[in-house]
Amino acid sequence: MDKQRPTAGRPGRKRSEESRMAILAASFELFGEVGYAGLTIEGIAARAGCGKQTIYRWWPSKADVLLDAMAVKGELYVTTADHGSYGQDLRAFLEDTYRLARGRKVIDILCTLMAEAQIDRDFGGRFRTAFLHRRRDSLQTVIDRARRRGDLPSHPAPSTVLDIVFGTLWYRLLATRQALDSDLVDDLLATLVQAPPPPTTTPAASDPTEAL
Amino acid sequence: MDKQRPTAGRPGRKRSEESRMAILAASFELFGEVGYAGLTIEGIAARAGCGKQTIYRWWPSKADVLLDAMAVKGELYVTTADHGSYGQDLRAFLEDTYRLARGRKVIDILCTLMAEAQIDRDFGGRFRTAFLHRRRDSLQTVIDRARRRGDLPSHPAPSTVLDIVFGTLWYRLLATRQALDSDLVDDLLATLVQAPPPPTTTPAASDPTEAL
Amino acid sequence: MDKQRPTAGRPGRKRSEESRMAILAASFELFGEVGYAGLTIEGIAARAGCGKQTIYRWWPSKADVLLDAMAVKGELYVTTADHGSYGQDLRAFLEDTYRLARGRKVIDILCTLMAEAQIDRDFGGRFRTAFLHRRRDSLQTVIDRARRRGDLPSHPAPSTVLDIVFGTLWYRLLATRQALDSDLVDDLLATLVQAPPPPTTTPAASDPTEAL
Amino acid sequence: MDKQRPTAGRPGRKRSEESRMAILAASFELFGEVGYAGLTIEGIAARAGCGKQTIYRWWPSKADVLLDAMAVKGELYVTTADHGSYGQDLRAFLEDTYRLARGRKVIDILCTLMAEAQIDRDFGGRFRTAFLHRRRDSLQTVIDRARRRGDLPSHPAPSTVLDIVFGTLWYRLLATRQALDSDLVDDLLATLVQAPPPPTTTPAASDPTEAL
DNA sequence: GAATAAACGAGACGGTACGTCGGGTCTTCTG
DNA sequence: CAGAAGACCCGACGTACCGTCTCGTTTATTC
Repeated sequence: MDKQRPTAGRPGRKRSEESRMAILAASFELFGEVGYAGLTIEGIAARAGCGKQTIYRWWPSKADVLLDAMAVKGELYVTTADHGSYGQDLRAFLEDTYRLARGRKVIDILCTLMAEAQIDRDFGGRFRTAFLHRRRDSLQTVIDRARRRGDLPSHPAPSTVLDIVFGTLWYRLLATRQALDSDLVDDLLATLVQAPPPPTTTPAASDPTEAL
Repeated sequence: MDKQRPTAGRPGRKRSEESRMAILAASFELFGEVGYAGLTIEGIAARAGCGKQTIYRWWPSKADVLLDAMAVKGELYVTTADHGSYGQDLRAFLEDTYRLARGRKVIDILCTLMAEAQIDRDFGGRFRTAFLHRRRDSLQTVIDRARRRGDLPSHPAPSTVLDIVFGTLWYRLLATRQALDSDLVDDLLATLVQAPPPPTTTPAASDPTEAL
Repeated sequence: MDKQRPTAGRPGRKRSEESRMAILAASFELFGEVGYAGLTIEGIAARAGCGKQTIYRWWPSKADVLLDAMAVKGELYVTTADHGSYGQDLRAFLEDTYRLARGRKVIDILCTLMAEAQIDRDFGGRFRTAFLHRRRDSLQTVIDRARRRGDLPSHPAPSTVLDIVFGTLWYRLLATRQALDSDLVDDLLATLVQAPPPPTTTPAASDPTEAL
Repeated sequence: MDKQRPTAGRPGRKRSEESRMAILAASFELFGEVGYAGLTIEGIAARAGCGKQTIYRWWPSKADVLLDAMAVKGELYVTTADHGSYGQDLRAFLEDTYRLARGRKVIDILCTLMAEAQIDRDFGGRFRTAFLHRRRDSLQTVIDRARRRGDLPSHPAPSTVLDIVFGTLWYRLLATRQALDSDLVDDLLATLVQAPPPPTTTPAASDPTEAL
């Protein structure tokens, strides 16, 4: 995310929204063309037609530019509208997430950002705040509503639900590089909503040659 | 892993095993001192007292050096001796794995390599072949023996066992950065061996601020 | 010589005159300390306290840096004032040249640049334009004035005069490494102007161990 | 020149004349293809199909290899037969020299070796001994014969004759890169012999418009 | 004829410098 | 006065050769 510094009533030229969008678009395009390792601040500035300083002024690293680009693409957010029951809310959440990650490039960027979060601890913190926690909060909203409604299963525990859902998703993305498909959605729903859980609803891998 | 090029009966000086070990040791030490981002080929060469070319000759990237260093440290391999029953074999496997990853530095390197595998696709392939598949094959050996013995539970399916075991481990390492402890071993055993599984044995996350 | 690219009304930071002088001074000093073969761009940059790129940006080779350093030292130019007669003009020119080359380091650099001009053809062109032609034109000015005055001997031909004067100088510098002394000036004047013949010439005995 | 170490009655394998010739030929060819700056010991070894050590064993530098290659080409030597008079001896010497330097590649190598002699003092010594002194001694032989004969002009002094002859030749080769032509031979003879004029040419009434 | 000795092609070694790339900072000019 | 242009210092990159040091092999000489 960019720095969003307050601009109210300050003297001087306003931040150029045009430059900002050009930078985010350039970083998104360049990622697809040269990959994350080949992505450079210099390259983004050249493609965006701006000076390097304009990037350094607003973002701390190329990973943050990319994270911001994802947000602007409107690809990161999932609705949490009320669909009447826990099961349907959860299905809607999973399908939204599945839709989010259906694009190859978006998946690649997500994996890359998660990877960069391992390597750059400072970015890791910003990534968790700006993305991971938001996603987790969305699911928490669904669970809270279910609890108020009274249709939340007694187990697994809420925190375990969070771990299962996101753990399975990330494992597929990072280690097996399998797509998130509707079979997975069904399996997860069967495990998390029904009681007793069906025996086959554990996080499933179909390609053993790709897994850890 | 390094290139292991065939050396049978060729003319010319032999590869120096001394240099190889110095390089692996240097990369391991330096990782601890300056982190992965601060790790450079130049730095490794300087610490190892060798020329840069000697590294470039045998390893394609600093990540491969680190991967090789892990292997040489003897930290990567887990025994699959027969302990009499599926339950005991599985417990031994999990405890070996837990012991493998008990060191902060080893965990950091594993996370880093998994991260680098996302960013550098070529290294990703080598990482899967040289590490992930090997680990998976070890657990598959345990499962196969159980099937021959006749004490393999009818479910979850073998491939699902693999996903649960390694998925949970990696999720803890990458996302929550929790240590692998004996509670986790117990929970996994309860889920995978006993029937019916206790309701709380799903991959658990305790710190929501660290999870996905 | 450096690139002297036009800087009129462009945006961006100006070339740092401070860096330029530091680089020229460093190359001059280092030449004296480690010789031309030991002179490196890295060494110059380190001594000058600048980045290598700043050198590569403005000079194509270490020889060009050295050539520029000589020019800045103000060591390269010889006056061609009118002394009344061809003989006296020529004597003045030769004595100025002799004075130019009285310093050990300046001689060494000149020999080195002439040598490098043989080896690097592109530099050779620049060396001729920036130095040799300038010197040759100076002598041509003296000859032209003599012709207008009418006291130019009928032979040797003017072009041969140029060859003999500079040929002898360079031959001494390059091949015999003899200093340019007043005996040589006298002998050349006697040969080229003819009357009056040289006063008492005990001709300079060459050192046979050093000669061609 | 190569090291020519004594091989009399020693045990062990003899020096391979085949390798020696392959190395000299390779260095001569490569000089023409990539120039002196691009010439490397590794390149010569590869082209000659030999190991680098075989070159280092016998020659101290690439310049020495090239010098040896010239010698083997038989291009370096000039006869000093008696032609009856100083003028005719001198003309023969100059024309032989002119013939020596008629090949573009031979000239280039001579210039290069003279250049390298400036830069590498050790090679400079070997170059003087193996080439320059030999040439100078040849001309000295002519002068000594003239003195015995009594037809040596009173001036210029013998050492100045040497300086002028070789100086002019080298200056043309190194600085102006002009070919050595018969006009130069005539002009030098006229200047150095004076009276009587050379038998086969009328003394050059210089045409001042004749461009150098 | 075995042992010794030297030179051979091959190729890895520890190094040094190359010329380039990019990071992040610091002017200078333009809109 | 923000922003583009671009020079600055810095450091690592991956490469090219340097000159040296094994290797295993091929001659020659000596014992």
